[in-house]
Amino acid sequence: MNDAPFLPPNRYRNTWCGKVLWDRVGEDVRVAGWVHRRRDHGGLVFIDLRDRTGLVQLVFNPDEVAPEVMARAHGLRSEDVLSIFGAAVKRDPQTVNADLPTGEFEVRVREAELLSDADTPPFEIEGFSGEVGEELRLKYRYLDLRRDHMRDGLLLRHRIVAAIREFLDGEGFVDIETPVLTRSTPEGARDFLVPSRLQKGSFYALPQSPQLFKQMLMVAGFERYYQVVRCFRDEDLRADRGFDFTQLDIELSFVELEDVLELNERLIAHVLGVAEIDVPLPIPRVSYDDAMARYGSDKPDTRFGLEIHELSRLFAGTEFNAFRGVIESGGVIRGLNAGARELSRAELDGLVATAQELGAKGLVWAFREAEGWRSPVAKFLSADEIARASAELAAEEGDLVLLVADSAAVAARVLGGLRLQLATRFELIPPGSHSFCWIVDWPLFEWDEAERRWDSLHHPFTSPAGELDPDDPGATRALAYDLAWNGTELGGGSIRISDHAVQRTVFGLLGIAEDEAEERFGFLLEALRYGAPPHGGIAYGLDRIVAIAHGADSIRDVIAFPKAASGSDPLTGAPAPVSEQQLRELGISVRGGQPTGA
RNA sequence: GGGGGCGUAGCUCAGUUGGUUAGAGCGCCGGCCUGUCACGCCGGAGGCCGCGGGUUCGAGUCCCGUCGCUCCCGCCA
Repeated sequence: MNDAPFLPPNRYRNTWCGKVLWDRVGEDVRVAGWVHRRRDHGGLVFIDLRDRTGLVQLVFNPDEVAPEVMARAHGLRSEDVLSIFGAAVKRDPQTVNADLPTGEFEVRVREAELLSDADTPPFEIEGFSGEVGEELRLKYRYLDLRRDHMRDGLLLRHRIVAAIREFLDGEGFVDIETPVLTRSTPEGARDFLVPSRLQKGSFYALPQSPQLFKQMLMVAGFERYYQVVRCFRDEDLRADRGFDFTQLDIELSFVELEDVLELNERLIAHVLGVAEIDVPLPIPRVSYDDAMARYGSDKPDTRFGLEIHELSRLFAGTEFNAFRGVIESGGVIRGLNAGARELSRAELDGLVATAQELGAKGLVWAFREAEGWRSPVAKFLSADEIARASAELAAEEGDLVLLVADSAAVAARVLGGLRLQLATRFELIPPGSHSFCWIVDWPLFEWDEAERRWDSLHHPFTSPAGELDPDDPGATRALAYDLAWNGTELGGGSIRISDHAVQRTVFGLLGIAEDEAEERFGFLLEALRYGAPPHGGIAYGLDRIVAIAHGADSIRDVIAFPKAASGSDPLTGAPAPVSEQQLRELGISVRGGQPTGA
């Protein structure tokens, strides 16, 4: 984890703490670092000295060092910074510490220099009594980052980025930077805005992604572009989402969908190799419709079964009013087999509550018995319906089956959510297992009921697969793809529209008026007229890749200085008020102490 | 915007039906200790129980409000 390069010797040190191994035995060494732990025996003093590479034990022995050095040793405290000179030796066999990589060795100190006298840290760097509160960790992030898990996460991140660059460089990709101060792009999220001082009342937007720039780089003829790039979205934060996040952005020219997927499979396998995660190729593909039907999610976690089954046809003529009403109004009956489970009534009620929180009107549960089902609704169902549903769900005696009757979208969301909850509850996910899948054949548009219009599922530059049918936009498929890893969306992309006429048609279907399209991204439409090669690409959430590879619960654990979930930064105090003079210079007027519009 | 959880010592937490002086582990300070490695032993300091109000003879505990943190839904292709 801590591969370290050669360290040029200097006044402070000539080797790393974690590298005091066989090749140093018998030599005099100089090491420097932080006091990780001290064990002061009154006579002998042991210090575990820590640097980026690990720990090494120092021994201060009054028989071997001057009294003033011993006095200094007794005064050492946690996190003091030291440089010491001494002999690297092999420990006596009975004093070896098998838990430490350098545990067969130690440094017998002869000279010690205290480089920095540290205050007592507000929390223990290596605690044993539970996780420290995240706000405190963020406020003292430079101390938090001294902890193994945090340090190793950032070191892994570095090696993952290095592997990305190594791979893409070898494939002929060019790293090109795009602007951070730009204009609002149509990515759908809320923009972060930066007021313009020179043009008062106008604003730059921070990029939600370099989407338009990378397409123009294809028009420019760079053919293969990538960038590890910061992007910004002003939406509520989550464990896997921050205001600013890092994207691996890739775009290629003269490619079809297969070319993009093939390259990306090799990329992911290469990159995750540094985390010793095996990615069997080719990565399986599932269509969007299948993913929604079988897993109730567009980023299915395929590490376990519990697949969802379609039961609508089977209940087509049912006498059960709740089911019949849903079917008659165009809804579906779907279910899953949770297997043989012992569940209390309270736990069953909990599942029903979960289903309702996810939007279901109700949840039917049933235990398969030798004869029929034990279920609150069993008396409304015919023996034939129960038998056929049991067969479809492969329910054996004792199995718990869960049924939802609702619109297709709600049924998918509810059963998809229950599926994940059951997997956690019954520990169905093998520890250390990984699953990858591409989600393909996405709809190009989805109907936005609130806005009463069609909306892009990805973004408006995604190429349709084949001809666009203006009379039935919902039926059109997109040349788009997402990569899911253990139920998390790692990244997504598409083949882009490289024909400006098609692009105008799509804008039309989206209800974006011609003049509005011209105003917002006329520059892209114009670029497409000057010789745009067929092109496509992908963007990955780098923070997510590193977080999952590192086994971290949150992307914040693999970002050096993240915002808290509240959007603030306890370390710097951002966001913070600014002076009235700053606001005046930006043309933002201040009334009642609150900035108002220009 | 909505829902759940949390807020007690520097840190992580306990605190019973409301009842004397609010506890533990770790850390910190002092003393002892020459092979420990989460060293050990002895002693000690350290509290606006998030904040404000209310109920009560009495509130860490009950009620109302408020602030902060966190997880989820909405939102984020």
